[in-house]
Amino acid sequence: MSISLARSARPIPPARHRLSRLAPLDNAAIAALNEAIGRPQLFRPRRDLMVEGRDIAGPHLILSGWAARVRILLDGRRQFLNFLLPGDIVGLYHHQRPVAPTSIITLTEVTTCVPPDLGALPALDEAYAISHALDEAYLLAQIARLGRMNAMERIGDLMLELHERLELSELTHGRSFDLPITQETLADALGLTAVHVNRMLQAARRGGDLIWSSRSMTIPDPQALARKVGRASIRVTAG
Amino acid sequence: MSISLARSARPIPPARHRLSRLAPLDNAAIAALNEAIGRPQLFRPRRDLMVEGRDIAGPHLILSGWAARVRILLDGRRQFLNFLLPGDIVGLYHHQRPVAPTSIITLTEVTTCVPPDLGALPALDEAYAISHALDEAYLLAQIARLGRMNAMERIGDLMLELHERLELSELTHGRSFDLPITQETLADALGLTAVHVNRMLQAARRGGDLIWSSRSMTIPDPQALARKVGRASIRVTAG
DNA sequence: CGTTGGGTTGACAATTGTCAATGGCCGTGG
DNA sequence: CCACGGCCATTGACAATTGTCAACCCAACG
Repeated sequence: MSISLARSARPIPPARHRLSRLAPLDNAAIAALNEAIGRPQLFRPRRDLMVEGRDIAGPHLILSGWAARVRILLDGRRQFLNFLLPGDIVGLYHHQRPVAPTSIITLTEVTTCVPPDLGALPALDEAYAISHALDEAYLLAQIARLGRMNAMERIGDLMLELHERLELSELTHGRSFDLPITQETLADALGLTAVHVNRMLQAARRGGDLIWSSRSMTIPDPQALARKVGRASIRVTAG
Repeated sequence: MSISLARSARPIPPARHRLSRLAPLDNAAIAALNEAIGRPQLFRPRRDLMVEGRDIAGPHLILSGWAARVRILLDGRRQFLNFLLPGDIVGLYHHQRPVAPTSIITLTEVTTCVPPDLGALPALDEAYAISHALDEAYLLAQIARLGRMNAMERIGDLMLELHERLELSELTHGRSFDLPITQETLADALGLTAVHVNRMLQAARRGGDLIWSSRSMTIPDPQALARKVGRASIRVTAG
């Protein structure tokens, strides 16, 4: 086996995969990124990566695992604002003395690293900006989901979004992907109760729209499902 | 009357007021802003400021009137993602070839201007960054509203947010502010139907929480209402 | 083995939507 | 000046969706 083959056999980290898809990365950017990825931090499930209202201790680039931005109402009701997947970045801001607008909690085991500084490498800055714009687009999608879709549509739409996002970091297997969360967590993301999510997931399976078993979610016919929930894929740059 | 008094009598434009509250503006920034504000663009109600999926023609700084980001589902259901008020900025991005993530539509007569370029004046850049962070915080608040609050709470929470935001540009009168939109529009922002919004507004009036008549919304006791809906005010920078 | 966390189910309640009709207000045109 | 039309707010009766509560099952795990 030649050296180059050996090299290509070493898997590209999902986070690097994602960022290099958002903007072409030059060698300097890739080197900086690799160095950052080489110093990972590990978090157990249900740990805070950030706490709403506190100064942002440090930005995170998610390397593996799932996390979520969360908001908790006074009486304990919980709403997940969006999921954070490998390659996602949080806590990078252009302004002084930023305060975390929401808490971030790990849903699974999560590894993160400190992303290379903003303003150091133009190629990375561009990737950061696009990542941030995508982030915002997903928030907008979440609003439309919660405001105007019924339970069935919310679930389908979210699964399509997750599939689309995981594809960016090559974490899908065809029409399936790993969904390492509980129905309760899903309910908190969808603005529903766990009981109702459970019923709708069963209905979706009966209807052939979604199949979820042993942590693996399959979307038999993404196109059909997208049509059914009235969904357009999310783009943020031209071309 | 002295010159300085005459000067202070000339009203500061709401948009400038807001930006200078977000970050202290030096003379250069104020001059650039004044020049921009001096070239206003007028839009009639129900006109598109931006169309989802199209290249962003130009950024806008809202000078007067209300607009909204909107998303429309295939079957015509409509969800407002957030309101745009005087001093709000849209369409300023750090990345190349940005595409509008949502349409923006005027709700009333609106005047806008082209904000001074990103990267030209540090003080303004800081204001832009904070404005953008606030924008994002309001999106997050909207998600929690739609996902986990009932109709009554959504209305109260949104009114508190609007009051808070309008205060930044000095557009409130004590506990009241001008609410120049229809119940239908409100419903599209709250993920409800106009009929239900109507009923809840009446209930709110009976309960003494909100009084809306002839376009003027009054919150008799903001603190009590905030407690009732379990709301914290939104901050984005320390101190 | 007992315990625990998740998933599943059923009966019922609460919230919100739908449909259809009515009334007020206001600007336009005759 | 008055009639008309249009938009918006309001109301009532009813339906659909979603939540609540409580119980049960099962697999994983110490």
